[in-house]
Amino acid sequence: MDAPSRRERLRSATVAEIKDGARRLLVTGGTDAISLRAIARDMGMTAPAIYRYFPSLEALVAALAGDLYDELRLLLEAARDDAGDEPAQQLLTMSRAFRAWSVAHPAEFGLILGAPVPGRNAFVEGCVTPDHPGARFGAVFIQPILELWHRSPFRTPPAELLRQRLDERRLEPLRLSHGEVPVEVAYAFLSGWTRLYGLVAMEVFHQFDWAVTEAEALFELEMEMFTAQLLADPPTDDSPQT
Amino acid sequence: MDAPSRRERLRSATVAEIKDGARRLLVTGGTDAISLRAIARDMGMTAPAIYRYFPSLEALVAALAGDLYDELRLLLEAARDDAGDEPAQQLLTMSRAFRAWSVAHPAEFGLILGAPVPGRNAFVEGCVTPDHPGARFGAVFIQPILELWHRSPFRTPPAELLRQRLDERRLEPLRLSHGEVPVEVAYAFLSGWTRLYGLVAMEVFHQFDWAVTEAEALFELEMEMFTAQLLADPPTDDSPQT
DNA sequence: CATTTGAGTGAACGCCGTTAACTATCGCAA
DNA sequence: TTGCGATAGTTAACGGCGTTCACTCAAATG
Repeated sequence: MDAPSRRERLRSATVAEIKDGARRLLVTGGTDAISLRAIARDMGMTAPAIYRYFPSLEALVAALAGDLYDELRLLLEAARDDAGDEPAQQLLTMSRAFRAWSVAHPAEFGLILGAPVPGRNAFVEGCVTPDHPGARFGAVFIQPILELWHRSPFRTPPAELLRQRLDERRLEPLRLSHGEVPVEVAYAFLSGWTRLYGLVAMEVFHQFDWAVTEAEALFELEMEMFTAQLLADPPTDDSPQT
Repeated sequence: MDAPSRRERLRSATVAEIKDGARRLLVTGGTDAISLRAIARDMGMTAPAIYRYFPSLEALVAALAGDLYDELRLLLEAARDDAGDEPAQQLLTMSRAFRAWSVAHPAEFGLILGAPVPGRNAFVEGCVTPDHPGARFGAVFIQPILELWHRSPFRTPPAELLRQRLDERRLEPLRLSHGEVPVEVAYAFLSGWTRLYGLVAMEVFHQFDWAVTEAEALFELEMEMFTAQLLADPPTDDSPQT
């Protein structure tokens, strides 16, 4: 509403500086290298001053996590908007952008998409609302899948099986976030997002260094497979997958 | 060789007690609740005494991670041995056992299969040897896939594509651990393990609480899909997947 | 029995988050 | 313009942490 007063401008600049410092520490030393004293030291301040801006270290980390969620989401939206009108092409471009960001920012990935460290707990525990960061994030993927489904239904497990396994009650949170969505689209999202997450998380966490070099090759291969599946013939009554 | 002396018995008992305490703290308070002082307090000791058994907190956490890897691997091997002779049934049983353990032990899962916290770094950074814990772990899954492949080749992407994307150089670490393996088997393992990991990690890390309740239903559905794919008709020259 | 080894202690150093009491400055209203 | 309240910062302190060092004491060894 009102133009921000001088005080408010200074305040938000300080908040940004604190979060920048926190992120720098996150990147250089991992999640638990983030310390109020180190941030304050870098700013030429003392640690208790930060309590004027954040009620605790945990709250600061939660705010940082929220920013990172937004950063990643905006990046994916930009990738989608640059990818033309084909939903399948959009999904491919978004997936590549997701992997590229994650590989380039492993510490940030770990904070928002890894194990719930104390500090992301406060972030996750907020009750499941439509604007939960995870929901806003997922929406970026759901929309192109929905569009693709409307243009040309892709191959999925039989609808009866889906409706049995993913019944209304179990998909209620998703419905709360995104309204009614065909169960086939919900399944394609959950399955695809899980595969994408697994691929990227294993690479970022160095979880299959023992098996494969250049995880990007495996990533591209899996992308090809999943895209081919999405673009395959629409289902028929005797569709081959049980 | 020699029977363990009295000293050695006491020593290894103390080591075990320390690791037990560390695990208890891990379970109740997360990775960074593990503290030498708390462990020593629980044992009626003082913190510096632990340095007689571990050179640092990080080394203690690494040792604990190694134990957890073994525990999980032994669990999976037991599940496999209880699952009869059908490799596909073995894989299904092992996957369920993996999920069950992970859901029941989220903190342990996060330590060994999550983001490389300082303390798992020392664990991961050991050069990639055949007895790397991850390799020993992966082997448990590779063996049934290999057996299944020998009994009845399953459907995979065309071999030319696989050999192009997963060429010899890129699969060298896996070859070092497990000898020569058909590229189709390597792909099936990498793809399947990635999907399994993604499903379980997302559930354990509460990464899709916003979308779905009872993640087990989604897990079972995906297991059904993947198993169906493995048991589908063997590939033909005009196999439908690109 | 003497001695060496190993386990454990206590004090200390420098980190950390957090709280409390206090001070100085800035912006606004009388 | 003056005064006052809100705001941003300080210092000091508490308890907890990993780690090191000097030390003690019991146990195994010869």
